[in-house]
Amino acid sequence: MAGHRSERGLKRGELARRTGCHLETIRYYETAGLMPEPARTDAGHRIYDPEQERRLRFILRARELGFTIEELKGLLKLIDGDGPSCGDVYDMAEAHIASIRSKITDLKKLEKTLVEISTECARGEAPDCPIIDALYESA
Amino acid sequence: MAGHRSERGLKRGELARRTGCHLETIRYYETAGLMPEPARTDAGHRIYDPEQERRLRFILRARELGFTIEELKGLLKLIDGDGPSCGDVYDMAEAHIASIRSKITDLKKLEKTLVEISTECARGEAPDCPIIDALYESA
DNA sequence: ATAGGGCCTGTAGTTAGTACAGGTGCAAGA
DNA sequence: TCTTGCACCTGTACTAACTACAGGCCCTAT
Repeated sequence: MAGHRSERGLKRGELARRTGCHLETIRYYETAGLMPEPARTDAGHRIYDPEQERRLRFILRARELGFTIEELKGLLKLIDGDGPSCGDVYDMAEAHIASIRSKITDLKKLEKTLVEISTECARGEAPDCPIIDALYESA
Repeated sequence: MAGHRSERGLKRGELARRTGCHLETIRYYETAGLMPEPARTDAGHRIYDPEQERRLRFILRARELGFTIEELKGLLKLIDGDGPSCGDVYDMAEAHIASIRSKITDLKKLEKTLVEISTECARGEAPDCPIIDALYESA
C-alpha cells in the first residue's frame, strides 16, 4: 500500500508537454542549476509542483527573450531573494536591448547585400555566378 | 642549403593577421574540408599562396553573411567546377534572405517587449522588480 | 648558448541543448 | 497471469563553429 499516497504533481513528461519544452531540457536546466532538484516518487520519477512549473515557465520566457543561462542565474538569484537589486536587472535588460539592436542592424545590412547580389543573378546556368563573384569582393 | 629555396607565401599566423580571422580557424577550415591542404616548409609549417588567401577571404565573407559550413561546401563545389548550377546558388541565397528577414522580425518583437518592460522599471531597490514580474507572464 | 616566439599536433572546452543506449517499473490488454 | 508497451531513469555522446590548451619542435636574435 505504500508508494502511491496521492503523489500530486506533474511528471517530467507532463511538465514538458504543458510548457512546450523538450523533455530533456528540463533535466538540463536541473543540472545547470536553474531548476531545483524536484521531489521523487518511490520509483525515482521526478514530481514537479506548481511553483516549479512557474519557475520553468519563467526560465523559458527569459530564454525566448534571449537571456543566456548565465544571465538567468542572476535573475533567479534575485527571485530567490539574495543577490542583485532590481537596478541590476534593469541594467541587464538595457544591455540586452542594445545587443538586440546591433544584431538587427547587422542583419539588415546583410539582407540588403544578399538581395543586391541575388537580384543580379540571372538564375541561369552561367559558369560565372554573380553571387559567387560578389562574395569574392570583400565587404 | 636545402630548406629555404625562397619559400614564398604566407605562414598561418600571417594569413590569420591579414584576413583578421583566428589562427586556429584556418586549421579548422582545413579539417572541415573548406580549405585545401597547403604546401609545407621543410619544418612542416603551412605555406599559403594568394589563391588560398582569396579562398579564405571568400569563406570568411560567406560566413559573415550567415552561410553555414555545409552551405559553403556547396558554394565551394560550384567554384571548384563540379556540382550545382548558379540557379542552386540563387536558391540558397533566397532561402537565406527569408531566414534573415524572419530573424529580424523576431528580434524586433523581442526588442519591443524588452523596452516595454524595462521602461516600467523604476531602477530602484524595490523587492518586486517589474522586469521579473513581466517575465513571469507568458508571452 | 639560450630565451622567446611561432608553429606543429591532438584533444578538450564552449553554448544550449538534443539524442541515444541500456535499464527499471507500472498499467492495461490478451 | 503474462506480456507488451510506454514513461521514466541514468550516463554519455553528439550538434555548430569555433577557441583554447598542453606538450613539442624549430628558428632567430641576443
